[in-house]
Amino acid sequence: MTGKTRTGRAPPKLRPELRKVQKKVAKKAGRNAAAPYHHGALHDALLQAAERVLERDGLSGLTLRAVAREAGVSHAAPTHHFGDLTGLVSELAAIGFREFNAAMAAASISGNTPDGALARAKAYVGYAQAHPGMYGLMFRTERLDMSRPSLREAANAAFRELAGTVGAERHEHIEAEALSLDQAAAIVRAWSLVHGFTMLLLDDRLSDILRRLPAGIRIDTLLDAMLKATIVRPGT
Amino acid sequence: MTGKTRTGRAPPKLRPELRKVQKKVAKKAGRNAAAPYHHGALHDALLQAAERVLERDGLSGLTLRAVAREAGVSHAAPTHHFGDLTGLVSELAAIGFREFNAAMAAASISGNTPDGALARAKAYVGYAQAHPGMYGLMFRTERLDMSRPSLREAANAAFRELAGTVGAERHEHIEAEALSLDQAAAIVRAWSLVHGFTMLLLDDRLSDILRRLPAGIRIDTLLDAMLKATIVRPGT
DNA sequence: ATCCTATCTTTACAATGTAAAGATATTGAT
DNA sequence: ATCAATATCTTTACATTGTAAAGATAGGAT
Repeated sequence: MTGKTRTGRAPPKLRPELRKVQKKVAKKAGRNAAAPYHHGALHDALLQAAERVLERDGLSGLTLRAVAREAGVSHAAPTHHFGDLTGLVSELAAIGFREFNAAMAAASISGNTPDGALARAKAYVGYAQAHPGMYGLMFRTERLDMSRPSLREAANAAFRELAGTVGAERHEHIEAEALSLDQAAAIVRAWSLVHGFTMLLLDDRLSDILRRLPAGIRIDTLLDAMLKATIVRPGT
Repeated sequence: MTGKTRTGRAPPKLRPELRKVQKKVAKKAGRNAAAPYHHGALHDALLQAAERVLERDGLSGLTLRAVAREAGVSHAAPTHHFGDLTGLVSELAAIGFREFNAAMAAASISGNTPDGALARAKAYVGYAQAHPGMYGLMFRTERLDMSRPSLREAANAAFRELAGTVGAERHEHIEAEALSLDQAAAIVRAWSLVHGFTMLLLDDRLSDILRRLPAGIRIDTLLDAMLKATIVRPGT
């Protein structure tokens, strides 16, 4: 048994009359200019702290209390800003989708050349490799509330970008509101391919395959080979 | 501080002399023929209970204590058989892979006809649709210990089946130990496609697309369209 | 100035994973 | 057959988490 010490965190309880005083003193002594009672911009600070915790300790380490600790506030502070853990996680996922959208937009500067789709697919996987915790979060529905406007909008924007890329590939404008079966199949095919590869990669399901390949072949080469055998060049 | 009552769960401690008696009485009264002290086949019973809990309450409901409750034993009983939650979850995932392998084998009776790959792809997604909790578990690495022999072997068998299917498609025998880049790309392409579709489906990322399709089109039709546009018929 | 509201902290507690110790059945050696 | 060793299961204990509720503090609006 761990025995006597229940904590180490919480000092033994004081008699009530003393507690008030003790607290006042603790306030004056412990809370300096560095930590005012009102943080001022805690909402954003918590989200930044959450992202750090997520990429450092993984999804299982992303707890309300860990985020509060990282931000240097009391463990219940996040509740006020996000309601519950789902709220915090959903807002963080929305940020992830926005970062992701920005990365995809940056990869689209090459225009709609034949290699444009290839470059975007690589950028897709590249974002997930650079932010594995974030990407996992964005697609782990059980912890998300997709009805949150910020998350829904950011995720929809990502989908529109994807649909647009596939549409350009097919030389047609894709009306996001009404899809033909052909269009939907093309979109889902592209999405499944890159998302599936990404998930297998993040869940460490590809390392066995890599080990069986000739030495020196990296994951990027494998992705490239997979994509080049997949993307159908129009015309020619 | 947690203050006086840390629990409400554990009744106030009795004086040691009384505890023994109290317990004996509880034993005689509470434990009938229905629940002998030694269960006898608890290992398997726990795994079956775990599968029920998983498919009923989802991954977040799959806790050691919930499984113990479902099996009608004390909350610490699973620890003896599986070490910790990761152990239980990993053994359950191994069962999932075996079920999955059996389903894939059943779908392979049609042989290596041109439609064989199509049928197997549908069986792949079909298993995940029928056992969404299980499929999620099998690919959620954070909760698994892939070094467990039972899990590793069951997962490897699934991979061999996949590699064999892709090899047959390419009219070549795939030596699982050494892969060419071309072979690996083909395998990863097929896997990414079906796994990606499955994950998007289970994470409810496809319902928006379905809603934008002409009325009456179901997910199976979309999958079929995606696969038919993907699988390259050899020869002809 | 005074109330009001938003922000943050403290306190409280049920649930979980897990460790350790106790209780009971099974097995194996003699 | 007995009995000690072992395996199986239960009880007890506790740190950690999410969350609710109440208290403390700050900033505005009137």
